[in-house]
Amino acid sequence: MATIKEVAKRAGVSVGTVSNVLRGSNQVAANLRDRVNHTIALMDYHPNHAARSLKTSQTHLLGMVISDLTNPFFPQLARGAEDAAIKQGYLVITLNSDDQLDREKRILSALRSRRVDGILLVVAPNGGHDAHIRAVIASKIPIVCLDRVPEGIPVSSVATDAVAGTEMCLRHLIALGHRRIAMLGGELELKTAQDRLQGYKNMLAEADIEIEPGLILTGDFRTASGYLLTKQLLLSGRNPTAIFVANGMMALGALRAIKELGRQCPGDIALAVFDDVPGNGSFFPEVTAVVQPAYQIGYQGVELLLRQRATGEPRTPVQILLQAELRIGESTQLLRTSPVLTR
Amino acid sequence: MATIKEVAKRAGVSVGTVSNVLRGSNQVAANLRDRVNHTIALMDYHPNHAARSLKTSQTHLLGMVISDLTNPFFPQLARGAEDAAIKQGYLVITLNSDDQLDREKRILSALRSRRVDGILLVVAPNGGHDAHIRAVIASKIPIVCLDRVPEGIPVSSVATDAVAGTEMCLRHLIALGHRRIAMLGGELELKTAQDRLQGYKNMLAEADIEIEPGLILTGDFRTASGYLLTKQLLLSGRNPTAIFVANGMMALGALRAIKELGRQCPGDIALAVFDDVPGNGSFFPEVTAVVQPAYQIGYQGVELLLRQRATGEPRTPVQILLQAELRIGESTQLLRTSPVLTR
DNA sequence: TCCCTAGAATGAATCGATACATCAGGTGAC
DNA sequence: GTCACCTGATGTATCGATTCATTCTAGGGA
Repeated sequence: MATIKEVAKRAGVSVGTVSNVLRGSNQVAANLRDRVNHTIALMDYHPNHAARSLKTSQTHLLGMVISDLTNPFFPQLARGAEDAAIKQGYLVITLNSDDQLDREKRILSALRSRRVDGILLVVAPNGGHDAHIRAVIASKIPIVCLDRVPEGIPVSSVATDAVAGTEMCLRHLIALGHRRIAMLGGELELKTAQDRLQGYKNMLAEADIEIEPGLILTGDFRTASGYLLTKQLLLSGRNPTAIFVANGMMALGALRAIKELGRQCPGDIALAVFDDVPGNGSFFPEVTAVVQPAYQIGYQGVELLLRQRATGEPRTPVQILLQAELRIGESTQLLRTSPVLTR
Repeated sequence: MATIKEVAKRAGVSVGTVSNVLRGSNQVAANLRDRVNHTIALMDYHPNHAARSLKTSQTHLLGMVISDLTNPFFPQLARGAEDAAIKQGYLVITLNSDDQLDREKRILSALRSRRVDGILLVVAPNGGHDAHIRAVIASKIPIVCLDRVPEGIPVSSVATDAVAGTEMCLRHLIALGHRRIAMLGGELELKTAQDRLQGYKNMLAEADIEIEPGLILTGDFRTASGYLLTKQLLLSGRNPTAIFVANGMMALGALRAIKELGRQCPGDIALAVFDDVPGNGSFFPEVTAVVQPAYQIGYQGVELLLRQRATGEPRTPVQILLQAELRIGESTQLLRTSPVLTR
C-alpha cells in the first residue's frame, strides 16, 4: 500500500507538503494542493493510521465493553455510541464481557494496549474486585460507565433513573388494583438491580402494601432465569396477581413460562417489565414496559467521554441520569375488573 | 504511559530483551525473564499497539460492515465473528452501513486507513456501483462477504442457503393445504432477496400452483415496510391464506398489521418467515421460521478470512453455504382443518 | 538595484516497538 | 592454552506519519 513518501515523490513535492494537504493546512498553494489530491486519488492512498497514532498519540478509537450484544438493549446503546463517535471522527470497538470478570479484565487490557482514547464500560458484577477499573482511571484513560453505575469508584456515568422508572411502573400496577405484586430481580451486586428493587419497595411502602419476601425472586438478567423463576413463582401457591420483571430478557423467559403453564396474560396474571422486550408490540400480549433511552445512553456517553477528554480529567465525576418512559400495553390492561383483585 | 524503553531501564536490561520477553522468545534466561515480567507488572506496562503495527504491518484488527445492529440477525453474527477473532488474537471493529452506499464507502475507506488485516462485509444494495469493493480487493486486503453474496465480484463468502431454506418453508405451507400464499420480499437488488423469491417460485411450480403476481410484494427488509405491505395485502381483496415473509424485521411489521386489522394469526391467516423473529417463542403466536445459523456465519466468516490471509490470496474465491433450520410454530399450526382451505 | 519580509515548501527528528546483526562470555575439544 | 562455537544480551535501523525549525522564493519598498 502506498505511503506518504511515494505520494510525495509522484506529486513532485515533499512529504511535509503532502502531510499539510492531508491535514487541510492553508499553508499550501492551491495548485500544489490540487496536484497532491489528484495523486492521492490516483494512487488510492490511505494514510497509515498506526503511524499517525504513534506520532500524535491519539488513536481516534474508543473502546466499549458491554455485557452481551444479543440482549437488544445493547445494540441500541452501541448504535448511539457509534453515531456520536463517528460525528467526531472516532471509531468504536465493541466487546462483549458476558458479565464475566476475567473477560472484562482481558478486554480492558487489550483496549489499553490499543491506546484507545477512551473507554465506555458496562461493568460486570465483580464483588468488589475493581482493581482493573481503578488501574484504568489511574492511567488517565477517560472512562465513562454506562447503564450500570459502579459503587465506590470515582467515575462518570450515564444511566437510566431506574428507581424513578420502577416507581412509575409500580404506581401503574397499584393503580390498577394489584396488591400481590411479585418481583423478578437481577443480581443484587449490580446497582441497576438494586435500584429496581428499591423502586419496587418504595412504591409498595407508599401504597401501604406489606412486602412479602416470598414474592421477591432474584435472577441474573437472562432469559433462562426469568423462565425458571416464573415457573417457581407460579407453582409456589403465593398467587401474585402481577409480576414486575427487572429486564427484557428475563421477561421473555417469564412470558414463556406463563404460556407453558397454560396461564393467560393478562387474564390470569399481569406482567410489567423494566426495559423493553424484543418483538414487543407485534405479538400478543403487548407488554407494559419501562422503556429506557438506550440509544441516548450510548450517544451521551460518548459525548461526555469526549468532552472530558477535551477538557482534561474533570476533578469530580459527572453522573447523568436519563428518564425512562412507561409504555402501557395489553399485559396490564384488562385487570381493573378482574374478580381476583376485589378486596 | 510507560514505554518499552522505560521498562528496560527500570529492569536493567536492553529494550531488545524486553521485546524478547514480550514475544515469548526462549532466548531469554529465566532470571531476566522474571525480572522483566515483574517490572512490567509493577509499571502496569501495556505495549503500544500502534508502534507494533507500524513495524510489523499487522494490526490484528478486522473490520466488519453490517447493515444494522438493531436487526437481531446481526448481533448474533457479530458475536460469532468476535468469538472466532479473539480466539486467534484479533479484535473486530463493527460498523453499521444502514444499507446506504455512501456510508459503506466511507466505512471501507476508514477501515483501509486503519490497515485492518481483513474485512467482513455485508454489502449494501448498490445498483452495480461496486468500484469501492473492487478497490479493496485490488489493494490485497482479504475480504469475505457475509449473508449477502454480491454478484459479479470475485470474492469469498459465507451465507445461508436461502433457496433451500425457503423451499423447505414453502413445502411446509403447501403440505398444510395452503395454495394462496403471499410473499413479502426484500429489495431484489440483493441476492438474498432474489434467492428467497426464487425458492418461493420453485415450490409453487413444483406444487402446480399458479403464481399470482399480485400476491408478490416487494419491500426493503425493514419493519415499516412489512407493516405497510401487509396492510395493503390484506385490504386488497386477494385473500391469501398464508404469508411468507422474507425476513424477521418485516415479520414484526406484518404481525402488527395483522393485529391492527383485527385478524387472527393463525386463525385467519398463517404466517411463516425466513429468518428468526425477535421475541419469538415467548408470545402468541410463536411464528414458524426458517432460522439461519447467524452465529456460524460470523464465526466461519472470520475463520475463512484468516485462513485466506495466512495462505495468501486464494486464486479462486470460496463460497460457503450453510443450511437453515425450519422451526415450526403456532403461526402455521392450526390450519389443516381450516374451512378456507378446502378446495 | 538591493534588502527585507511574509508566505510557502522542505527535511529531519521523533513517536515506540521489532528484528537482526553484532558482541560478550562461557564451554569444550584438541 | 588456544580457538571455535553456542547461547544470551545488546544496540540500532526501520516502519510511516507529524511537526517545526529551517530554507527558499517572490514581491514590495526604499
